[in-house]
Amino acid sequence: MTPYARRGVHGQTVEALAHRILGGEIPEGATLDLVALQGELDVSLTALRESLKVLAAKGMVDARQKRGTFVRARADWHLLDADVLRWQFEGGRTTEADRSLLRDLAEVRVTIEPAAVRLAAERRTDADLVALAAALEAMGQHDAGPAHAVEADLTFHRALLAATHNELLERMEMVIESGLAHRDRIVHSSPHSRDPVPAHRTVLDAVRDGDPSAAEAAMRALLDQAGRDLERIHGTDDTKGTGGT
Amino acid sequence: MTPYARRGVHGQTVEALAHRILGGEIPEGATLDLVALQGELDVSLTALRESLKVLAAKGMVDARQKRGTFVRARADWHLLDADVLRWQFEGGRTTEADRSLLRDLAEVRVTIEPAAVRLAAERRTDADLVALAAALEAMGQHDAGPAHAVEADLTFHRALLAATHNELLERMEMVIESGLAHRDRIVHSSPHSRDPVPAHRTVLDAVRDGDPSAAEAAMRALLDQAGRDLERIHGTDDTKGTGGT
DNA sequence: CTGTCAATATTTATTACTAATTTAGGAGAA
DNA sequence: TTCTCCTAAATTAGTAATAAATATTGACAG
Repeated sequence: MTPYARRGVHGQTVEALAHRILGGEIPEGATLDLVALQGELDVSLTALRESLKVLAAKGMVDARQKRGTFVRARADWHLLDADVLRWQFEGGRTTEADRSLLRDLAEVRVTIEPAAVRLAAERRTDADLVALAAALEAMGQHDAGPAHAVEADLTFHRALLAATHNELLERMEMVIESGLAHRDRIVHSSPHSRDPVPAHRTVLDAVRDGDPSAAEAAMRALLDQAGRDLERIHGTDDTKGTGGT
Repeated sequence: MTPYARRGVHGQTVEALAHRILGGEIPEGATLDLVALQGELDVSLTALRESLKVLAAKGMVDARQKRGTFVRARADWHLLDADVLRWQFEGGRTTEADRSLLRDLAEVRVTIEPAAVRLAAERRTDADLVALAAALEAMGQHDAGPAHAVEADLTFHRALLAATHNELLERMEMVIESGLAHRDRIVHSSPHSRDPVPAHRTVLDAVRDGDPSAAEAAMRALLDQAGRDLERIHGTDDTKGTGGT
C-alpha cells in the first residue's frame, strides 16, 4: 500500500524521523547524532541506517563519511513524493507552512487537471469511460456514507488522469489525492453539501464526446466552484458547503 | 547531489537493481531471490537489503515476510522521482517505451510551463528577475561551448519555476530537466542551431512586465517551436535545428 | 604558498545470529 | 462441503560486533 515498507520497527522509525524533520524539530543542515537517535528511538544502528536510507531516497538526508549524516536543504526534499506529502499533513496542527502547501497543492490541481481532461477527451478508451461512469455512479450513492463519497470522488479524478494515457500525468494523482484529502478534512461531510455529481457529469460527457475544449471548460468550472466553496467556508468558518471536488 | 547516497558499493547495487527492473530484465511481480542476487552482485545481504529499501522508497519493490521481496506493478513506481526518471534513460538504447516516455515528458512540459509563467508573471520578485536575466545572459554566450548553453537553458527554466513561488511546481524541475537533457541528446549542438535567446527574452519581458497572458503566450510559442524543430529533426534525421528549448 | 602524504575519525559494509510475522495448509467444527 | 482457527515453515526484520573504506584535517616538503 505505502511505497516503502511501513511494517515493523523500521517503518515506525522512518515516520518518526520524517515527522521530526518535516516538523522542523530537526532543522535543515543539522547533522544527526546517530547514536543519540538510536537510543532515543530504541532501535539498533542498522535499523536506524536503513530508515535513513529511505529518507535519503526521498532527498531528505544525506550521509557522508566523516561529515556525518545531515538534513539536506528543503529545496532538495522530494515534495512530490506521496510519503513526503502525507508526512507534512500528519506532522502537526495547521501551521503557516501547512496553509502555504495547501495553496500550492490547489494551484497544481488547477494546472494539471484542465490540461489532463483535454488529453483524456482525445484519447479515452471505452474502458476509461466505463471506469469514469462507475466512479460517477458511486458518487451518486449518497447513503453509503461520507467516506464512500470521498473515495468515489478520488476514483473519478484518478480515472480521468488514467484516461490521458500519460504515465507521468497519472502519477500526479498523489498531488490531487493530497489536495482532496485535506479539503475533505475541512469540509467534513456536511449534510447540506452541494451535490458534486452534476459538475462531474458535465466533464464526463465532454470527455465521452471527445470535445477537449468543452472538457477543459467543465473542469475549470468544477475546480473554480470547489475553490470558491472552500474559500467561503474558510472565511466564514461555516460548515455548510461543497460536497465534492 | 543525487537524492540517495550513490557512493560506495551500495550505490552501485541500487543502480544495478534499478536498471534490471526498469529495463524489464526483472519483470513486474517477480519475486527476487535475495541470496542469488547477493552472490551475483557480490554484496552482503545487509547491503542488498539497504539497496532494496531505497527502491522500496521509490515504490519499485515491496518486501513482505513469507511472500518474499517482489517487484511491484509499474503503476506503483514513482515515475516522477528524479532517479527513476534518470534510470529509465540510462537503462537501454532507444526503445518503444523510451519513445513513449519522451512523449509523456513533453506533454507535461506543455502542461506545466505555460501555467508556471502565468504565476511567475504575477509573483516574480526582483531577485527572480535577476536570476532569469543572468541565465539569459549565459545562454547568449555561444562561444562557451554547447554544454554551457544547455546548462544555461536549464537554469533559465529552473529560475522560471522558482519565480512561481510554488514549491510543488518548483519540483517539477526534475521532469523538465529530463525532457531537456534528452532533447539535447538528439539535437546535439548543431552549429546551425537557431538562436534560442530571442524566444526566451520574450518570455522574460512578459514576466518582468507582470503580464501573465503575454507570458503564457510567449512560453507556448517557445515550446511549440521547440517541438516542431525536434519533430523536423526526428522526421528528416537532419542535424540542423533548434539550439534551445 | 601550494601540493602531497599520512594520521584520524566516522561512516559503510560484512558476518553471524536471533526474533518477529505472516501466509499456507491442515485439523476440526458447523 | 465450507468455514474458522491454529500450527508450522519460510522469509524478512532486527541486533551486535568487527572490518574496511574514505573523506577531512593537519603537517611537512617543495
